[in-house]
Amino acid sequence: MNPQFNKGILEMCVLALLAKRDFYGFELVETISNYTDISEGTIYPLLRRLTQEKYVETYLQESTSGPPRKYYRMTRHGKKFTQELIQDWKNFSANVNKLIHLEV
Amino acid sequence: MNPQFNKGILEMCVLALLAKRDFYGFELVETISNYTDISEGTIYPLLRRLTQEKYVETYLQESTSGPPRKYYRMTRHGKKFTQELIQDWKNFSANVNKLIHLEV
DNA sequence: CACTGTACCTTGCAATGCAAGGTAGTGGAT
DNA sequence: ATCCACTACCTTGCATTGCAAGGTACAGTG
Repeated sequence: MNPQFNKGILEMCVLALLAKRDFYGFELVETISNYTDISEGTIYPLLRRLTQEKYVETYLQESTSGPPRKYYRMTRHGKKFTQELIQDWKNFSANVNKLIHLEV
Repeated sequence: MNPQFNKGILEMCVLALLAKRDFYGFELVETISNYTDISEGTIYPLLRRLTQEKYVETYLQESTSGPPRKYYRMTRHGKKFTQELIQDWKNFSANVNKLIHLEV
């Protein structure tokens, strides 16, 4: 897979999942990696940025299988942004597909 | 539109067009900009890279409406690469759409 | 002869992702 | 008891890509 495809789209993937329920960082990596490549070195800085931009907020929760998990919960602001981002993605990918199949 | 979406995908757009017929740089900008944002500052360095990687080769042609045009012609190597890239894009975008609509 | 449109190009910056590393907690195997 | 594997968090430095802003040059029009 072209690693450059991920650029900018991973943010949307993370937000799209967090719009459905709370996740902790490691869980996001595991879930997303079933669909596209992602590494921990990508997700943690991304989550920090999303927190700074107030799209999500965090809380800690104990775990029986390791250190405490940092969960991410989406804000109302984040939900709105996510919906716009997904709409942009749909438009974008539709346009790219048109361009690829263009008769020139 | 999220400008990050373009990352890596503009390369595929350029190659997909050049797989159909020869284009000159400025013409590529005009054509692609009907479907997604692109600037000249993006296309010329990209075309240089594609030339260095032997996906395309160039030839000059006089024009009656300005300076000579530099046309880009795809190599066999480039055609093969383009087909793979388009297949990768289809897989990638399908997976992203699955992820977005995932029930979690 | 200035102006507009065409067409080429470069430089410096910003954004994003990744590999490679590090830190800690839990529980099982030796 | 000690080591290992797994979970889970994190940071640093690098590479890639795109863009804005600028520059150069040719042709036709006023």
